[in-house]
Amino acid sequence: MNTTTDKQLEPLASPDLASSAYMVLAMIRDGFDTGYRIKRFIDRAATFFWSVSYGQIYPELRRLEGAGLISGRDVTESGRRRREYSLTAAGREELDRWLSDPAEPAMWMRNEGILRLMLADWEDEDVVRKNLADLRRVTQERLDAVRGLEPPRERGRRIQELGVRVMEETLRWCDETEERFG
Amino acid sequence: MNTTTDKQLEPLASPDLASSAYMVLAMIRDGFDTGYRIKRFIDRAATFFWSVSYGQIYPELRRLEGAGLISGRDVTESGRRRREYSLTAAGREELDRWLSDPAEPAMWMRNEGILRLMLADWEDEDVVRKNLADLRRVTQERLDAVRGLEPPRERGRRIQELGVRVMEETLRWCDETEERFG
DNA sequence: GTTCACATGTAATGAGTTACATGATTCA
DNA sequence: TGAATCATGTAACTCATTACATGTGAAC
Repeated sequence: MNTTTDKQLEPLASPDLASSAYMVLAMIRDGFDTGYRIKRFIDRAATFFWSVSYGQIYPELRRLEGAGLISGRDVTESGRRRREYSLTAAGREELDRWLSDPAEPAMWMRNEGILRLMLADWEDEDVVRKNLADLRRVTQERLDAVRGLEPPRERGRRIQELGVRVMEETLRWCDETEERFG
Repeated sequence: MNTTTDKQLEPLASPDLASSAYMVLAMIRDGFDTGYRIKRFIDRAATFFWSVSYGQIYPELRRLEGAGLISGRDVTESGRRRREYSLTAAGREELDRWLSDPAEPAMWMRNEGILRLMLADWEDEDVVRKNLADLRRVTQERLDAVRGLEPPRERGRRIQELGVRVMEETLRWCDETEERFG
């Protein structure tokens, strides 16, 4: 988004798939091979910049399979069924292409906690304090989730580090801001 | 979002209006009285945690007017027409109610820049460097936009401070991460 | 025996974007 | 005279959520 004019962004070089589809592709590449496992990983590791729901992920897996980018097979192990996917050559290619294409990265953030704080009447200390506490709590929960991971690769550790720092900074800000109401 | 179980969130205490509607209400309360002015302000001040498009804002203004929460009048000044809104008593009440209600603040972030970095193959230095540069650039642009503001109220300054710190932290992370590829 | 973790899926709905269309004024 | 700013608006679309539905196995 351009913040000073109405000029529109360049169109994406490849609007074929949504970015969530590429996320799924990469997760499968990395060994998170069922919908359940992908969601669990994203919820833990990417919670501060990405999210996904089952209502999105299962249809997406079927679509990607239909497009020949992944292939799935049903596995039944001790009574439990799951559908395991693996990346096809075409899927690998499409993922690599997207990762190196020149699209402007979309940053689409909605932090209702911060919004509420911005909209609140700061004369009303109770309201500010309450919303500050809510923002703090949710941020702390996510920080704990991210900290609880032990990412195997350098890549994962760097991303984890970014999340930890950003969320720690947010918590510090919450504490400082609350002190001013002391 | 609960990150370790599938437990669903508590339902919102008041699902009547979307949070963007409350944003609009508060902007009008604060004197940003046309769709254009609201968007411009949000693009500048809230860019790191909120965004809005005209396709959303103009229908929303009409809806809120229809619901009696704001009232609008056409103003023509030196040939240019605009529609100025003001908050009604009912609108003020609804806004205050929302700000003090006990809803879990939704944090719905999609930072495609970070996602790309997480998904990239870090053996491929060119791809990582390119995505790092993109993330850096977009973050820097937003930081500049936020820094360029001179918010009149303590409230605005605090929110600005949060944005500056979070984005500065992100930039530092980008630089450090890039250095490792030196 | 009940809760938690594992596991997959659909239908209805909604929020928000993108693309398009229009037009005046101001400033270089 | 052309670009930027001010200004409003709609239609088509897409992405993603929420709520619902179902079932197994393991642990307490």
